[in-house]
Amino acid sequence: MIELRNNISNHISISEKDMEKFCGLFKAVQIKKKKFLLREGEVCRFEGFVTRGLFRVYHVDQNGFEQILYFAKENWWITDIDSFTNQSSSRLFIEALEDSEVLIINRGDKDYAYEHIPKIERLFRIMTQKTHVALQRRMIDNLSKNAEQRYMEFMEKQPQLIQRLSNIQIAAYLGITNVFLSNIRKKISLGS
Amino acid sequence: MIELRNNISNHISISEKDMEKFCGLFKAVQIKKKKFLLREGEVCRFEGFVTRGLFRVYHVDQNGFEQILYFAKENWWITDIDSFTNQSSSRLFIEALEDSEVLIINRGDKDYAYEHIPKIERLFRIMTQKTHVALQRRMIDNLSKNAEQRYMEFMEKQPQLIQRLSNIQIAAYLGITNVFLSNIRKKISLGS
DNA sequence: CGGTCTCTTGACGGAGTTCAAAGCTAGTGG
DNA sequence: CCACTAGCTTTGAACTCCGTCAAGAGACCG
Repeated sequence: MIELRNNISNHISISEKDMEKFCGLFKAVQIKKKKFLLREGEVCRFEGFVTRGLFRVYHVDQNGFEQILYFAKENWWITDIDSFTNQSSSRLFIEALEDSEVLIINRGDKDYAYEHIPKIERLFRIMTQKTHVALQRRMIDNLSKNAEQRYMEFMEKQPQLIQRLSNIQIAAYLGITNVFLSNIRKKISLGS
Repeated sequence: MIELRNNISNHISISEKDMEKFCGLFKAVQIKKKKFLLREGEVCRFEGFVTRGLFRVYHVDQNGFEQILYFAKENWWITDIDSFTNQSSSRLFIEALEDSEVLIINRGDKDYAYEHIPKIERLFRIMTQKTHVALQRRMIDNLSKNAEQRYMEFMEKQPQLIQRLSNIQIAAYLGITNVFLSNIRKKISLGS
């Protein structure tokens, strides 16, 4: 629970009482590797904070290809914000890539927090802003850079994360095939 | 001002008093076609609500190519959320594509609203969520669909907006060259 | 061991780009 | 109201990036 408290403190200032009240709404859940927190078609009824392990959030298109929106490792938040806020059926899968633990808050308790702890409204406004900024930057990168540049930058920014991922996962995140990623890796290794 | 009030009412319930207080913080600004609301390198000191006209929000990459993040027409909000919230120097341009009018609120007044009108915190949490969901959907589309599919869907979803845009702007939004867009248009017209 | 999953490699194909040239449109000034 | 210009759109040919298909070599796990 201490990780959750630290994460919240990093975003807003909040009284110990409110912190206690909010964190009390979470429950720890253990998820084994290859198990799903959410599948396409389900309604996402939770918002989660990862304390151990690693997840991938992805979409499967009409041809069966997987696009990874993001990875969530320790101290990352995880949900399908679209399905969670609209209680609509999800277009995403959330799968554990390692044995993991997540602190979960359900929809009703989060609404309760919004109503009774004003600071929580601010917390999620700020977090959503930051998430949005990150996605906006990634959108620009995807439009303006080729696969090799995106791979190099991913390696620079997330070197420790890459070591926990298979090339198949990395390729799905970069928006290319694992075959082409293999070509890129060869080219880079020859070039150095 | 009535458009702004309607837009806010669509997102949250708010007392007439708070509505009055918040809307009073905005000022109307006229912007001529081809003029900029924001340039790369500047700090974005405003958040705006378009009441007339049309804008494009775009990034220029190291090769000089423009990627359009989104268009903002009447009743759309417009800002560089990254630069505005962090008061960091912007990587984006915001340019009027038509003679336009925008209701502007500056950073200080928005912070004032966050502190003194709790509902405003919720308003922007909800709006940021919706914006984020829209970008997430576009990200998936960009990864999973080819240019022709993206163009067809853009035409279906925004037929009235497309008529106000040059093919150069449409291509920059779709992430292709205007030359290739021209090929797509020819192919579609032959196919029908 | 045996089976499944991952990574690599090569040949080929297609989506999208680059460069250059020509026609087209629309605004602007005389 | 016409002429001029600047920007927009189209077209064609060569080229690049990345995907597809197929096969083989490791690596991991029961």
